[in-house]
Amino acid sequence: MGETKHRTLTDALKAEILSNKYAASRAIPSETQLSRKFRVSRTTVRKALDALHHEGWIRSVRGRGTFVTRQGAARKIGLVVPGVSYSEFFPPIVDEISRLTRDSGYTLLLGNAVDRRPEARARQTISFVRDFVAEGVAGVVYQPIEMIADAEKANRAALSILDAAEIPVVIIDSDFTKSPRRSGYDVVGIDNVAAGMSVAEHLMSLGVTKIHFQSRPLCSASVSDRRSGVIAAMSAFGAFSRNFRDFKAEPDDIAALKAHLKRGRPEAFVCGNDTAAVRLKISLEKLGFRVPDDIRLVGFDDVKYAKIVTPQLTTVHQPCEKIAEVSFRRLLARISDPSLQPCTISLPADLVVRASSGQPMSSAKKKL
Amino acid sequence: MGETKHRTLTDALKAEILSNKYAASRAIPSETQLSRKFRVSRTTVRKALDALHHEGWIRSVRGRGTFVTRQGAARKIGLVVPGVSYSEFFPPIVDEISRLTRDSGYTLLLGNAVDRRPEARARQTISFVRDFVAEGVAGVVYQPIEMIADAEKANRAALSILDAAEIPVVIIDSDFTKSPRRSGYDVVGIDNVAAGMSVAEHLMSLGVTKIHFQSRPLCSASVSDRRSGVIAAMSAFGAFSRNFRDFKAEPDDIAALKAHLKRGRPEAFVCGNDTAAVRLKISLEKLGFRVPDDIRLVGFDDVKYAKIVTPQLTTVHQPCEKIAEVSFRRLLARISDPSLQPCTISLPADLVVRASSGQPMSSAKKKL
DNA sequence: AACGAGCACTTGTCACTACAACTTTTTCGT
DNA sequence: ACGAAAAAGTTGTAGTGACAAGTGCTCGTT
Repeated sequence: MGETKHRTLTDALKAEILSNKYAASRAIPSETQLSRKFRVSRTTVRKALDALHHEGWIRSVRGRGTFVTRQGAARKIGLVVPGVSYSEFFPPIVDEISRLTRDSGYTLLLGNAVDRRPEARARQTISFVRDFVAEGVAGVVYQPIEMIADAEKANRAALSILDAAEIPVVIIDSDFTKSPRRSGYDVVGIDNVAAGMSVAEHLMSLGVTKIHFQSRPLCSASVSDRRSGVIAAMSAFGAFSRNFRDFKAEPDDIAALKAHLKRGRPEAFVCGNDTAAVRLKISLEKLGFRVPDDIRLVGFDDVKYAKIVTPQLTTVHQPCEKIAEVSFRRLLARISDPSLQPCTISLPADLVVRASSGQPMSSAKKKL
Repeated sequence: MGETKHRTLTDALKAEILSNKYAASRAIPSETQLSRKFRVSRTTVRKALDALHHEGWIRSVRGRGTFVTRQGAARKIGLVVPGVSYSEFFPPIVDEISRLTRDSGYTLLLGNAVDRRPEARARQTISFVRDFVAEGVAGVVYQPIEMIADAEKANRAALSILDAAEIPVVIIDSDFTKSPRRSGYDVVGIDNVAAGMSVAEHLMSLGVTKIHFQSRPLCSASVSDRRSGVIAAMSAFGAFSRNFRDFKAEPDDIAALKAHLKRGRPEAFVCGNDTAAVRLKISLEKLGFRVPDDIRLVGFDDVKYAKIVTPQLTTVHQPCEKIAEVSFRRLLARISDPSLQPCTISLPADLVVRASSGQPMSSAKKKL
């Protein structure tokens, strides 16, 4: 089997195309020229070109020649993330997208906005996107900017640059518009409303009724969806009105937490994500509350230290690798057919029950 | 261009494969046999077979022969719907799926459960699914059974038959498990939670605060999601506690409606779907209430008569053709790669504002 | 200067040949 | 009767040759 002549020729041509040897407007060497250059028959050249054609690298016009297609010319993919180290959500995504791009013969351009100040990250993102357009990427995987005042406007600004260049985009994690509005791009992530519902249903199944939701002042659309899910589930149980309350503050803000608890103590805190949950746990302990004995705690994302902290954190697993894989496949599909209907693709997110959500109420009451 | 020899040969072979002339276990005639039979050179035969190979109809083994693949052998798609005439949602779906299957060289087997009694439709569905397995379909588009007591169990029973035969399934409209649970199959539809939120936000933007949600006693998962969306949006406005109420009854049940209204009149009714909304309108008028002057009304689905009735019905558009198209594409993708990650694909559903949701409150109050 | 015929070049189709690599069946020696 | 070798089948690779069909340029005629 091994290396056949047409196989080596296909690979050689792919490599030449990848190295930008051929402009998209000019034809590549003709079949007879190739057959002379590589010392093979025209039959073999045609077989190699057929393979490239089927894989979408080239297209031929009788009488004129063979040309490199847009996909063939621009086998680069851009990935925009607001700081890889900023959340445990990103590293596995970057890894997986890197692997997939290489496997598909693409080159990955990473636009990693690293700056402590969110506003600076927004500016960086814009400049990354401009670079991507200049580099002629075939498509972009985009993680929206969050945690700034006018996040939607900033995201629109970045994405409109890609739109103008007719570059396909797939958004990962969560749309940058608050539900029920949509941005009009493909979005790949988990169903955050459903995730919120599972958490609330789990707590209520333990007999918990007083549930407070912690979120930071400028929270992302995904956190806001999780909150909606908690509310929807509590309402379905008729347990909403007096039992739900928002704690909208930084989880480290002990003064705010003290003030919040003075107005009524919840049986459980649901936090916008695991990072916040762990920080809130520390704040609670500083105020003398134990988790889960005094107050139960649940987060989202299932980051690594969720099962390292004591008590281990009940959370909702975020399938990062799957999100990366599905979003990349979707981007390839959209590159080859830009007329695809924009849609939201949500993957299963399983509830992971650990110690921080505590035991059923009856036994908990015995302890008191 | 017209008909070339290798083209006509590919088409002839496709037709022969479709007519089940070749068993999957036996090889099709060898290249030399085909070249004699069709009086063309082996080169031409190979070109035709190459095309069929690229389209996934056949696979060849050196020394043994060329075989029809599973996809090639079973180019049939099954479609299960619980009564085409039962909702305006189904006819465009059936039309679109028919068109797409034919365009892709598939034959459509329609499993249309028609019976007044929902339990009978469940039994019919099971028998359709058995037929599909016997016919060896390559995949099934499945609209879940609704409106019966143990709908989930019935759907599981039908789908487990397909699972046992390893036949890919795509569910359309909405999953048969109540959120946040998932069935584990691909689901293509709209985001019903978001749809509910848009409706509630629209009403609240008109100044409406008292919103009641009508749903039938055995409602589908989609209706229950829409309800969750309404609740979530109202809660976000802090307008939930005393202003939301469920009206869980048949929209024709005038006695129940009278009793419901006695306990407090809403400013607007949101109904589980348009059919229910139109029926509720008639009931309201029988009790002397005008729509939208006395009580506003909103539905879901944007069925044809939503803009024929007086007043025209405010609703959320259900993109049936798109749902059909996306689900069919997804099914094809899953047939060629069964290891794909199951996911929920939701399409944009736009709010269609018409007369039944009325004018902003200020002007409405002047009328009173 | 404008036009058209012809030419050189491109890809597309088709035929025939030869051999390699592999599998199944047959044959032949033991 | 059995087993190994040979034969006859299959697909895969590679080459040669010829012509058809389409494009673009040149050159000669008007």
